[in-house]
Amino acid sequence: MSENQRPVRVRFAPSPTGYLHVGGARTAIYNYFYAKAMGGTFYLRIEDTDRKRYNEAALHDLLRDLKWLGLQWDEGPEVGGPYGPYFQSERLDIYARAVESLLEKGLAYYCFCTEERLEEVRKAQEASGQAVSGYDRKCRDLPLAEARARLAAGEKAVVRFKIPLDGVTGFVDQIRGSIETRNALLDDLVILKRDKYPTYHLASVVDDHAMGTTHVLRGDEWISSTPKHVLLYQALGWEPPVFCHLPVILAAGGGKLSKRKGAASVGDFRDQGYLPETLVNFLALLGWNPGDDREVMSLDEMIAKFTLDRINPKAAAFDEKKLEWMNGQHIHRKDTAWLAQYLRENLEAQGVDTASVSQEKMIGIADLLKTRVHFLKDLPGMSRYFFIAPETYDEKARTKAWGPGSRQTTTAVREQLAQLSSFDAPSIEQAFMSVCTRLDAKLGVLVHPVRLAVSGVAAGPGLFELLEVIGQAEVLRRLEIAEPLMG
RNA sequence: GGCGAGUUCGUCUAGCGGUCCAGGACACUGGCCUCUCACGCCGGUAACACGGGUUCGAGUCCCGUACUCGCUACCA
Repeated sequence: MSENQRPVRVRFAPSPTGYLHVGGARTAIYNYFYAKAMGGTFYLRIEDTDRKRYNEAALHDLLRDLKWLGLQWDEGPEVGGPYGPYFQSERLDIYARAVESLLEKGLAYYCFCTEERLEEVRKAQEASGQAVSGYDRKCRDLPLAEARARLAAGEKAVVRFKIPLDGVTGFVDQIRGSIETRNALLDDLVILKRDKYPTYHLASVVDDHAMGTTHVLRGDEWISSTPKHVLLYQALGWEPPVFCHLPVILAAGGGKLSKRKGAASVGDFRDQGYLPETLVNFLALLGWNPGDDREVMSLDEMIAKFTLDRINPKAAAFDEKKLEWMNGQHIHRKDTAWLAQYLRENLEAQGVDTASVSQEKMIGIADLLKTRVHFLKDLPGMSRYFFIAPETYDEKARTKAWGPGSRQTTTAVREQLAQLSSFDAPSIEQAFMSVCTRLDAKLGVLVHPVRLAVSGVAAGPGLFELLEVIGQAEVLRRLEIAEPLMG
């Protein structure tokens, strides 16, 4: 069966009941990648058929988070499209028609069993240790006319799908191969609930067909029900899409990912300071690899290499250490002007007035610091001393760097620096060197006290570059302030 | 319980019968660079769940066992 002539249409179909989980995010990522890689369409469909669990805020956050990740959908909420509506709650008549046709063909039936009775049946089966559990099909052979009469009389019913009593149903999963199940093991599933809303099984099958879906990439919790879906496609006379079930994402020690174990939702990671490109890159690599050793990649680079057959069927644990490393890598690759802009905006919150600071200086700072942070939000605090003279000097560094003689060498350096007509890193280095020879001292002896005096801390970018960015007058001023403190 | 899926270094993974005494990345660690901290570079420790087959040959194929996860809802 090679009907891959049809343009690829894939979807992300979340249920707006909670926050966008990283597992869901990765499902969205793979769908998005596949659509883009194949020149197809990525649409967003909201599966809001569970009225009890529906959550307006969750829907809002979901759309926000997908956009933040950069996974803009081609069709769906807010943007519309030719296959709408994209909310299942607005497609009830479409499901009703499908149900009606199944009913007419005798492939589905009304079931009047109460939840209490179903519960009893379940209990009885458990007690007898029966192999096959599930609905006992009491209403399966109820004549349609009789059922309709009872409905007309005011009785309530659900609609169940008639699973063939024997035979085998299978499908080919794109990443796992052939999967088969004996029909006898399958339950006559409910397809239309008492409240006239469809269940997931019916709604997803009807919509995936109606919306022209060519490939279904979804979580592997659906593997067990896929044969039921295949049977539904057959009953409705439709060609099933290609299925591809994605493995779950586990917490670091194994087990479910949760807020308690750190973070679980896209929002959590955003709040922690991760870049969207980091999260997409990392999540994509959790269960997929590009076929070479590349790891740090942009969205476009990943799309260019994305294929379904390189998805791994194995569940993967989420390693935050690697995520953090990767975030540093992405910050490193960020455009310096962009980082400078970020700095400017976030420095205000630190009480630093950046209005008078030149763009050139901002870029210089961003350039010096970008290999030194794993999180963007650490940048403003780390750059503080470029704008404001240190109010305190790191205590530990002080005892180490400011020893006997520090004052003398620092003064010598200051006097040398004061004579510079051009205050750039190479000239500054030369100045230091000449003091070194004159005093017969090693460079480190001069550098450490000066660094602490100027920045207040022991670690940071190369001192010459740092001094250049701070500027001659300010450097001299800071040195003068610190010298008396050196003892 | 039944059914299904999965199982390579601590973690993410490469591997699609011989080129694997198993390769890359994170973490850990030794070193280089160097004015410090990062970055970068060079090196090290560390894995084919177990047991049977098939084969001249198995991490790679088959069958069991174990473990993990999922489904077994008028939730998705």
